[in-house]
Amino acid sequence: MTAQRRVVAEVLDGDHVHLTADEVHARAVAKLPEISRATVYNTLGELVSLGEVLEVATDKRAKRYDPNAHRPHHHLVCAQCGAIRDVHPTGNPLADLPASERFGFTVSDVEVTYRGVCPNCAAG
Amino acid sequence: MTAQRRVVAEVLDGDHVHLTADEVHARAVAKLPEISRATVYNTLGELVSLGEVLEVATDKRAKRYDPNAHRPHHHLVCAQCGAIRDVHPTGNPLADLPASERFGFTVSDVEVTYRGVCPNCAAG
DNA sequence: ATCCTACAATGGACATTGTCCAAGTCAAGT
DNA sequence: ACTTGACTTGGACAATGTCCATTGTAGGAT
Repeated sequence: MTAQRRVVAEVLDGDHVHLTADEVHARAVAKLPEISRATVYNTLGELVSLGEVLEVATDKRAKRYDPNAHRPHHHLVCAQCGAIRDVHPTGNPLADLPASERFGFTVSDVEVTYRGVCPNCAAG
Repeated sequence: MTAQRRVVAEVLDGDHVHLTADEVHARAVAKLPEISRATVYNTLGELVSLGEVLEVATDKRAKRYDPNAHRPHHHLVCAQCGAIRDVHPTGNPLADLPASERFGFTVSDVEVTYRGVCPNCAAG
């Protein structure tokens, strides 16, 4: 555990953050000015491999990193401002995919993204 | 409707294709060599605005364009080779998000991505 | 037929996001 | 002190996407 990795871990340690790699880098630089982009990418990649952090694709432009990897959850995204909330729908979407719709795949995971408009944007 | 736009529409006209913008461009060039990347991007953007084509984020590296916009469906993606199938799960995921999990959002849409391994990759 | 005008297409520059690599740094063990 | 190995660094590069000034074109007006 080096200073660089500790800083990246700290940045992701807030609750319910969903940052892009560049945002992580920006915040890391604030704490440790000489940290390089490559190190941030490397560290994020390792955290993902270790299962400590999830990559989510709610944003079509850049990967986001979700530190809340240990409790399954899905995402609710504001179509206007991009705000992201963790949500816990009832039911099990995996059970909703009948064998006839699996085309021989071994299905192991499901990712649900709800889209809408957040109260803030609706008010504005 | 210009020759360029017709070509882009033709490329997307196959069934169950999920191409990246660059793949669309490559196929368009095969039919109309002088078409430019910018035109392909512009035309795809217009088709998305018109609701004729959907952007899907199954791939974290590039947007994919799904011409099957008129019948709701979700996606099943092979984690190894990236193959994509359209699927139609039973149930209504929107109904599975209780009001207490909506945080005041006006939820209008839901996108479900199943991930697994396709028969081809499982065999290899 | 010619000209005008509006719009589309072009190509290239640029921006963003992500990956890779050679060299430098640092700490631990010998 | 030397060696070794892992980590970091900075920069080059690649992939994807956007922007803009210029060029081309189609249709209507004269």
